[in-house]
Amino acid sequence: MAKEEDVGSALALKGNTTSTTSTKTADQHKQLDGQPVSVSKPRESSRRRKRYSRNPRNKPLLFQSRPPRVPILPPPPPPPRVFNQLSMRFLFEKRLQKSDVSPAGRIVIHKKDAEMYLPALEAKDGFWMHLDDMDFMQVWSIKFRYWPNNTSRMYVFENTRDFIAGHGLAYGDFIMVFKDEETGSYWKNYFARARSFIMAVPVTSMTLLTCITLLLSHSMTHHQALNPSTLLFLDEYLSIYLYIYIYIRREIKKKQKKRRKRKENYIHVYHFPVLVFESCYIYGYVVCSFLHK
DNA sequence: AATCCATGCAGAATC
DNA sequence: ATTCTGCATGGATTG
Repeated sequence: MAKEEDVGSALALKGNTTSTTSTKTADQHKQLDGQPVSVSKPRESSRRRKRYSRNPRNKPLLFQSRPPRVPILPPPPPPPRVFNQLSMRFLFEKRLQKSDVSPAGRIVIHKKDAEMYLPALEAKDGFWMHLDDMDFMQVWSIKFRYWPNNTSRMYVFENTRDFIAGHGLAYGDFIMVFKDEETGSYWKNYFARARSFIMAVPVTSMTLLTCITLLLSHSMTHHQALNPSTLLFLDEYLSIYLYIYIYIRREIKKKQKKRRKRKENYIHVYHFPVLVFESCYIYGYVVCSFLHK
């Protein structure tokens, strides 16, 4: 088993959820890069493209003036709302890349997530969303739009600078989007939450074992299927839950894929290993409806 | 091979 | 000169 760290170090993190997000040291970023926590393997940000001038053959033969710029002027947001945590449904998360936290103030949303969980866009200009912050009494006005890209689309959140700065987010942190299943409809019931990657760093076998024990014994999980939202709300006590959730999800997805190939019936309880570090596994179980979003 | 997406880049707008 | 905006590019990933 890997070296074990006391649970107290993880617990100590919870008090720092706001203060630690604003500044990150070089060492913290170094740790971040070495962690296997991200849902999918992040692209190497170090790759550089050769500088070159654009191919003049791409330019139109006739002069075409660009359409006039449309300034980003968000409509006034509604006041922050009190929301019921239990009716929140986790939609998707994005691990922030360097370009996502750059001064450009836009976050690329993965196409699959955008098309599955956000309203369909008729026009590329999209529309303004008012995302209630789940941790602060704040509403963020973010424009959800797309850019034509070859024959496809690239979805982006624009005007995210305040959100990024407000949460002190940096490369490797996460933005999560939720939807309130009970109230409102269309774009009026989306919520956002930011999480700093720094929370995930000190996860060790003992802290993770404690977390899973707590999770499985938690009153909410006795009668309901474990679902991501539940985990995310528990994370107010221990922010490591989010990352357990990521591990669990990865593991289950892998198994589902294998089962589909073998055309087996859907199984209702999984036993799965949660990979902590290379040499350390912890076992737990989860009900399959966990994945039903 | 096709698609995705991180980010580079040019031109327009603004300071 | 700097910032903003929309799109293009090409390495990484997926089928």
